[in-house]
Amino acid sequence: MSPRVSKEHLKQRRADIMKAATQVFIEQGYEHTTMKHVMEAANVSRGGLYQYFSNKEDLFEAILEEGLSEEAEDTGFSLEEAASPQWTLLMKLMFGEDGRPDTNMDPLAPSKLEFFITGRHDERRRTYGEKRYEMGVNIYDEVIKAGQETGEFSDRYDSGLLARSIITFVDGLALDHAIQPEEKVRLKEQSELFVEYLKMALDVSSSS
Amino acid sequence: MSPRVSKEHLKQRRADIMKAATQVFIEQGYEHTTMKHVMEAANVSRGGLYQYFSNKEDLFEAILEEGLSEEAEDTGFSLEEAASPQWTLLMKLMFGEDGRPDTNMDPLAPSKLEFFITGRHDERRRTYGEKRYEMGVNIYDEVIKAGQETGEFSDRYDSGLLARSIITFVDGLALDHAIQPEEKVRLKEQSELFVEYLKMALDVSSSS
DNA sequence: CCCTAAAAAGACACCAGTGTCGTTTTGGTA
DNA sequence: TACCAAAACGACACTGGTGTCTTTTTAGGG
Repeated sequence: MSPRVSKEHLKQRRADIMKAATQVFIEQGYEHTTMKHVMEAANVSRGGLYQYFSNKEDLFEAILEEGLSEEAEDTGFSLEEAASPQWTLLMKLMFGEDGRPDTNMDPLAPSKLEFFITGRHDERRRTYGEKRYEMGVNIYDEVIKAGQETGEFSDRYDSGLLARSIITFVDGLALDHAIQPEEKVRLKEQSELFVEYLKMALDVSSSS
Repeated sequence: MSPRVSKEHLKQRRADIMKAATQVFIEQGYEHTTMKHVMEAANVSRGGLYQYFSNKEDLFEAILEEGLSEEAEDTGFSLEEAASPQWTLLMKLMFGEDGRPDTNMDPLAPSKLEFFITGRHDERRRTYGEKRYEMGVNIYDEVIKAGQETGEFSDRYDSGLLARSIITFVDGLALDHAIQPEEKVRLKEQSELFVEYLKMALDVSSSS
């Protein structure tokens, strides 16, 4: 009736496994990592690992969810700065806290792409992917819509369409960067150009 | 010393297998198709199949190469119409013969993405992917450069960077479309918007 | 019409990865 | 200190896919 170890300990172990697994996924990609790889990286036995995650998909989804909630925290934080212009918010959403293009990309991004592309024929995975896509669109959509309502942005273009364009661009960049070395893709320059584009589409004259 | 069947027959058989395989790859994706699937679709035995292709990777690359040379033919054809403005050429390159956005995508595109993403840690595959990326960049680069030289396009932006942006956009669209249903991605509208973007970047006032 | 070399067939051995299950260890509790 | 439920372990059986190898078939040349 009494648990043999504390809830804390379980949480911790689970977190440790996920951390180790994340590293493996980053290094090997989703398809090529095996539970054995994870076992070794996390210093846990087969049985031990399966106690926490029933398979690779389950494990990866846990990592995805974790990333999502972390992101949500950051975003929530950003959104509270209602004082700042929507443009600043938009830039922070796209490029992180410093709000301008750089060459950093989510190291797990390639594996995420793998996960959703190779799983596109699986009902569960597909639905999940669509849900995430929609969430992404919504976040950008809301910021753009807000800007358009205050008159900070032009409403010449549909906010949903612009939101989708941002996602497309980000996905395309992640994809190319997953395969090509950075200097061939020119991440930063491309991002800057895309920002130019957004400025045009939203009629933002903006400084810097 | 004399071959048992004609060269033609061999070519034909090989072509048949590739055609059947293409269909399987479209339906199942790269990672999930097995040689067995192909055997069944092509009505050929295990031994027979391996006579023509030494493994799945070999088979898929053959299909890729074939697609590339077909494309090259089309492109070559387009480029000969030197009379037409570079803008028209650019649109044809992006959207095919009719030169304007539609909802058609290469049905093999998702498998191609899979192939290169999951193979990104394999030396051979990576190199091959880079080569193809470069070819893609070059095609667009040349058209844009030509247009800039004749003064048809503004040379405000680097042609290589614009070429890369086009690839990024196309890749992003292919990726999203591989995972999302068409109506969520809004392929056509996004493409039209992107064309606006290009017009801005190249200073093309153009009719349509 | 037979002969033969190449093409097609499919049985086979092998491997890598999976998830389960019986056993052992562990640490809080009484 | 002894107990015991849960946690951790790792051997195991199973599966699905691969590439090879031997055998059978086939079609063109003599």
